[in-house]
Amino acid sequence: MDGGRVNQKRRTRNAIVAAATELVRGGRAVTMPEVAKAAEVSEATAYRYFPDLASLLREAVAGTLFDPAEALAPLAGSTDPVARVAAATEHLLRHVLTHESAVRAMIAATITRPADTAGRPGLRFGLINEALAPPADLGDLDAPALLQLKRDLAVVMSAEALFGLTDLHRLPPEEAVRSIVHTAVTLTKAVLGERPTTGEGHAGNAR
Amino acid sequence: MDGGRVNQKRRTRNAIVAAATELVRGGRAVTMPEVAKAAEVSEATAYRYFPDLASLLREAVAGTLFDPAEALAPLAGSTDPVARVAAATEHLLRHVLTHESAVRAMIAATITRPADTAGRPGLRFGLINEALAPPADLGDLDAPALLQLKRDLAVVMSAEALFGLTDLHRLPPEEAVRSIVHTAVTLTKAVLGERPTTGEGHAGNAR
DNA sequence: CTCCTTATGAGAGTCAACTGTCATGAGGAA
DNA sequence: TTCCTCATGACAGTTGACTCTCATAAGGAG
Repeated sequence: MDGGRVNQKRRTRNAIVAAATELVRGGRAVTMPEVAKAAEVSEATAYRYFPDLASLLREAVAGTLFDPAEALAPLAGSTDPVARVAAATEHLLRHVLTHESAVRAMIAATITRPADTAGRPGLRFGLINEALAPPADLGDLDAPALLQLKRDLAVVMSAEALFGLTDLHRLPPEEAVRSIVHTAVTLTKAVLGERPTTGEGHAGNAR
Repeated sequence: MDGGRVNQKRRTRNAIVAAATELVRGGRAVTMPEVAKAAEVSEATAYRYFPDLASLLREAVAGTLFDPAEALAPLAGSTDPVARVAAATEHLLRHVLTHESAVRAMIAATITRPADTAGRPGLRFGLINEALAPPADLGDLDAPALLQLKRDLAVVMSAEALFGLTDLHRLPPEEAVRSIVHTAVTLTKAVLGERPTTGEGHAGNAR
């Protein structure tokens, strides 16, 4: 597995990931042939390092990833779960927006093969857990209720939710982000027993 | 457009849709070549009637579709928005579950080309509107709040949400459906000003 | 029963995701 | 420096989504 020629392999791998990252950053559609060409590697080799496009994209996007804790740094001191969830949601959605084409490609490559989807969730889970972890004051919320809240948020804090609003409902990106943040806030408040905001936007820390 | 040879065209079209429906019902992966073969039509002809696989699948799935009103028939008299939303959500999710492979194919074919996604939402919108329409007693909910609720639900009442929980969170289908119905209920209650259920399942009309 | 429109079929072509084979040459060990 | 292994490249192949072209024949109009 890691016997000889380690350096060579690491170099090759890095070149592939770097090329993919580059293309992803460019926002253009990313394909294996393109990545291989950009990395000056044969397509076959690319497939030797990554079983499929999705796993390559996953790693490339993960590279430009933020650390959940770091993402919530501005609210490090805040114990308000609602504010934390709002921030985490917005952060996640904007991250998706900046890597839109790559994320779409990942979903496309993943949706038809639910089997090997392992690994993809990381981002989502990390953020949700971070938002509802330690500093946050969850009151007397019991375990099952917390688990349910996390599932509620998992559905809402997602690229799929974002694309659903922009593609199907034809909402402009900003509007979609606002709407989803609002939804996440509503859910969090509801579970924590507070009264939801009825009309306009939420707390208002948006950007 | 509809000049000559109308019968022939209708027959051909029907054959294609019928074949697609048949395959969809079979639950297997549906491809253009397969549909064409099953319909005893050339692939080229299939593409003449449907610009892409997605639109064909859309129509095939729509064929086995339920009428929103009919879906909520059991609750025709009920004015409780929460119960109506719960029923609509469960109905939608089970429908997706029975056409899983076709729905996955539609999403895959649609996600990378947000441009021509027109037409797909129908189902979702119809159900949401039906659940929150006339018979339902929404209290003094104002227009903007209602619009937001619909967007909240649009994110939750979706195939994407379902697959997110089953694929990424690895929840068994039944559990995922239960969770999403719960989320939809929580949102509805929250917006209507009620207190959410904390721990276990919802009303209990599941199944 | 003609004749002309036009729906179809057949087939080639493109592109991308993969898979597999085989020969070569670069790295590392001795 | 030599030698052997194994990463890599070059290629061929498969499948599915589409696109295009061209010849044929089925339908309907007269």
